[in-house]
Amino acid sequence: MQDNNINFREQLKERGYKLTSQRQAVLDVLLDHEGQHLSTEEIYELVKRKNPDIGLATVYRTLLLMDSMELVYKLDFDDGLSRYEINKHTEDHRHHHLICTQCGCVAEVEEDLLESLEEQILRKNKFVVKDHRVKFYGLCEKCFNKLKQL
Amino acid sequence: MQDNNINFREQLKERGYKLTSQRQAVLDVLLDHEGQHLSTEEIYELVKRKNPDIGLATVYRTLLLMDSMELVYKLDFDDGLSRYEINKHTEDHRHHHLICTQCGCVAEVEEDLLESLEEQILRKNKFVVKDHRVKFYGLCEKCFNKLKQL
DNA sequence: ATTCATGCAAATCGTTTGCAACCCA
DNA sequence: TGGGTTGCAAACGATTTGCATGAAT
Repeated sequence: MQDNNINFREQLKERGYKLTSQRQAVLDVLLDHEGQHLSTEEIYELVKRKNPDIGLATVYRTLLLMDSMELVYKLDFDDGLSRYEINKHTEDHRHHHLICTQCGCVAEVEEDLLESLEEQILRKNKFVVKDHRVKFYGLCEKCFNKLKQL
Repeated sequence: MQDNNINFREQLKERGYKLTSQRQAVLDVLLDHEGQHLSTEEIYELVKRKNPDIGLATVYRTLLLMDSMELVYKLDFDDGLSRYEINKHTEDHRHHHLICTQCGCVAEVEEDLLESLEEQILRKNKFVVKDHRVKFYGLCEKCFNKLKQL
């Protein structure tokens, strides 16, 4: 976490940007809620607890900036909201999402068996894959059992 | 295509809906542009050529209806627009998209090697996968070559 | 001191909705 | 005939933007 802060300040400087208390506050919230998929509004509400005077626009701008710096991942679970999570770029370890079409809950899968697919794509399509996003739609255990009973 | 029309009428009837000239017109446009990823606005413009009096709201409503009937696939290429293509539900043959982060062009991959992954997910996560969406981000051949020269 | 960042409110833009007129079954 | 459907315009909601003020280097 300390690491992450130092990186943040340096990465900002590299691009000619400044480290403000607002940007720090947004980063802190994201770090404190790792593994969650917070919407912009939720992040805004959380930041306001310690930083009541922050504006929603600033949160939007900060998240946009962090996305361009690949410091966060922007997620889309088809509910009309943009969601974010910190990107601990461990390069070789992606996770994908299981979205229940019944209750809307979202779980994560840690597997990543797409490397071989990416090689195939390079060969056949001459397309260099840098990243991928996978969403699985289906039924979580609860909803599956509930539907079975009917 | 004739098949598709008949199906459309029947599927609508099953749900208590009517086949209107507007709905037919939207379907026609989608059939005439198979393989393309038309945005709602683009579909609207195309439909207007033969059906100048149609309203944008009707196109939105029709697309929403067709999506719920699984007659179309809703696509999202992160450009802020909803895009659609007809869903020829051949069940066992999905395609995924290659999105160039440089020029924004979109190509398709026909492979589908995710079946084994889905089985693993069922076992480990107790999540029944019904569908999945995969997006690959990277560089198309043109952009890759262009960047190499720099 | 300079330059970037902020907060606020207004503007944008894709999409949805209320409603009276309309048309398919 | 009657209930779904349409077109229009207004409403919406998430996100962006203009601008004067404020803060970081």
